[in-house]
Amino acid sequence: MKVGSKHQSAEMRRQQILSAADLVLIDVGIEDFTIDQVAVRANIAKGTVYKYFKSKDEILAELSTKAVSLLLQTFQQATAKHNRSIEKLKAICWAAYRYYQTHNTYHELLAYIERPEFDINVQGYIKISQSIQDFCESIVIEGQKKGEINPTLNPQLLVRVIWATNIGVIQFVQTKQKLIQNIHETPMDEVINISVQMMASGIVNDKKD
Amino acid sequence: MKVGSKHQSAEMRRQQILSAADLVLIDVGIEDFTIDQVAVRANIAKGTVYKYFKSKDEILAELSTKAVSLLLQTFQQATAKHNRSIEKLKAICWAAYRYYQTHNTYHELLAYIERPEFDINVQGYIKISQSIQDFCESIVIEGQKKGEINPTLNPQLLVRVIWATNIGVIQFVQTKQKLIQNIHETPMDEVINISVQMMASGIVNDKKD
Amino acid sequence: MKVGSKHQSAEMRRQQILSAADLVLIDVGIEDFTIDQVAVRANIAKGTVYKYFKSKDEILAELSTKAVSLLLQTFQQATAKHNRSIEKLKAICWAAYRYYQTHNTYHELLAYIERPEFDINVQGYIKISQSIQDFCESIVIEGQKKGEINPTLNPQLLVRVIWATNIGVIQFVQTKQKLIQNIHETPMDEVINISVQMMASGIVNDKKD
Amino acid sequence: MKVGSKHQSAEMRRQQILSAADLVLIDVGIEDFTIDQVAVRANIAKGTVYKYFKSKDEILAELSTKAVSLLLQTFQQATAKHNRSIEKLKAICWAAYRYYQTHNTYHELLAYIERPEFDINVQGYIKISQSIQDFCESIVIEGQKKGEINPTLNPQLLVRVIWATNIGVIQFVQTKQKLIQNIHETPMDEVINISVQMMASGIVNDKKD
DNA sequence: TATGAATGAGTGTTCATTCAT
DNA sequence: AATGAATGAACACTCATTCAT
Repeated sequence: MKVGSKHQSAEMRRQQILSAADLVLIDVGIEDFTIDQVAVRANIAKGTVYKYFKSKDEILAELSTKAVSLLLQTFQQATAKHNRSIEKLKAICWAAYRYYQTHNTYHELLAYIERPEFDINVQGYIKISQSIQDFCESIVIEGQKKGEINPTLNPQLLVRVIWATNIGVIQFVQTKQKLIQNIHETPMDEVINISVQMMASGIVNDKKD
Repeated sequence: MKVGSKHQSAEMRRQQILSAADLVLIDVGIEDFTIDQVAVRANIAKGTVYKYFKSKDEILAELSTKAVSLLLQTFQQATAKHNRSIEKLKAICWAAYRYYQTHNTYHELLAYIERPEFDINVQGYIKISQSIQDFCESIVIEGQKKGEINPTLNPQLLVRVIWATNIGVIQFVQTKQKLIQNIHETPMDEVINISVQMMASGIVNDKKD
Repeated sequence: MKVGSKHQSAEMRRQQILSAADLVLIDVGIEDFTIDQVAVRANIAKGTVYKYFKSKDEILAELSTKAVSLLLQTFQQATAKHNRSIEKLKAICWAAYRYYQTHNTYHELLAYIERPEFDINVQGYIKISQSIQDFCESIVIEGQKKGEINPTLNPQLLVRVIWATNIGVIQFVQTKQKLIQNIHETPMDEVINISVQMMASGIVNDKKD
Repeated sequence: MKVGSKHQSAEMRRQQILSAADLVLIDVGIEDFTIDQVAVRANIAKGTVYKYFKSKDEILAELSTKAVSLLLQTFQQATAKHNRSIEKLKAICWAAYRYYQTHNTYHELLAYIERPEFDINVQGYIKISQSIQDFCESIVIEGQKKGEINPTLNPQLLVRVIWATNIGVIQFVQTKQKLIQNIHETPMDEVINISVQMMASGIVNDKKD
């Protein structure tokens, strides 16, 4: 029988459970994520979890919203230090890299909740995802206005490509590390670096007036 | 009691099981992949499966080797028609895109076996992956020799970046389609196209002598 | 924290809980009857329920007492309009039919508490059931005195038979409706009617002096 | 780990499980009927149960089919010894009484599978139920032809009334025994007897030609 | 006295793996 | 070698009951 720690505020309990869920996700990944483990890590009974969340999937949905919120925040902070749009975009790529180094199971989480079978409402997640897209687009548009970025490129499309490219590289770096032979001879930061440089050189406005 | 196909050579049995497993994977995906279904499709008893494979994960590991082998093959065919190195690399990117469109459950498979918890030896998979890397590297090196590709780039690193970028874009296209708002306004082939162009322009040797 | 209705007398609280339980039972049936819902409907805390009732089953037991009390009341009203004993008995049968049409979850309740595993004391229920039996018996005895009912019949036994027959027919009508083929060709009221007629003709005193 | 008793025929295992389920049902009733208990009683693992039955409800459906089959059989045997239709009907009533004395939880079972939420196919059960109805109707029709039964009565309706009446009386006798005060002063067989007599006198053809 | 957060045993169901035949 | 019946741990989720406040 568990004792103590009663009479926390409901919101704190939710956060406590969410934190435990976060740890479990990091530990074992989505595939082996179980409510039992969440309860154990939160040091509460399994039933208690269900007092605060309707289902396992609801926890996961909420976790994903937190994840992308944090990512957006990270992007905002990372870009604040820069003035030039291209530098801002570079900073975003590096921020994403560092973010997923710390929170690498979030990839699985996002893939999980984006599956068609997942029927929990993920409006929160979608909304923040859209905010990230908008945030990046606004940087591109600003850069085009200031003549820093090639104005013939479609901002929306461009952001999608940058985003996809960057995520792809990050995932590659993370998952292939243990598999590819001679991997230690490949400095992973350098892979990111090249990728970022490539992106930058691909979008720069080389027709200065 | 099953009849017929008894007393095949051990290797043939393995292949028979693997083929069945492949069909099951294509049919139902990783999540619902079960040994029961493999046995049914292979028309053998479940116990027999375990005579040839230690575990479900071992089957999956071997399947992944088949998957990357097929990918390598696809790359070889796709590049055969081209002479210029950059065109070959472009062809590889498009071939990968088409490959994953046709075999999209292989993404799941690869993600599954690449998870840290997956403790089966995947030397076969790693070896072929390495072959793919080598194959791509040889194209880059050849291109540098012929003056088509910027010679200052490290071939190994470059291939990793191209590969990562490409896979990332493909995954993005496949998984994000259903979620992101306004996605139908984004022509997915165009995302790939931009990505490929970017890659090409990033590596071309613009300092012709 | 709930406010208002505090510091009621213990008896009032019991009734308040019982009323809530009644509503829950009518709403969702025995199968889905939960203490949670009772507490919500009573607008009190779940723990409070347990201050007034030892267990869920005790609530159900008391509810059954209320149920049969209402049934007795219904019988008393239904018979008041009639003078002849046989008409009174007929009226009782029809009243029971209508009662269970309106309160059909009470059938489930009674079945539940009458199960052998049910180990709560149901003296209240038994007592009212006995009152119903007595009430019916008195009608029979009166009818025999007035020469309307065959005097050779044992009143207690007769009432049991009438009662059982009637309940049986009602249950049949209620539960079989959805299953039995051609059921729509069987007018259910007619089944009740025949049963009532049979009963009446079986007990009438046809040896008038 | 359980051992032994392998390699029974599949049909025998099904029957073994069904028998165990039958015992569990008799022991604890529908409400507390669990697969765990079935497995324990059958002395097999829980998973084994699911090799032979898709779900708990499928077991229950099959049990119900067995139950009504046995009932039909009982009726056929009970009527064989009699020539006169009314005697046959009486015999059916008594047979039902004896049947439910032995298998008294079948009432719950039948009520359970007849609930609208029950979505397993119960065609087997419905078919046998219909056979019972047909069997009884044919006796009535034959009796009317031979002039033993009042020919103005609708056979289908009449059978329903007899059936409902009889089941009602039986249920009453079974469930009320432990509740009703002075019940031991009421010979239960006598209740059945009166009921049967009433039925018989209600349908006899008293206008002999 | 009243609260309601917390509990945890218990449900039906799945499936990788074992092992007697 | 091949079988496939049997296993049982694991899972998500429920709810009557308890007890610190």
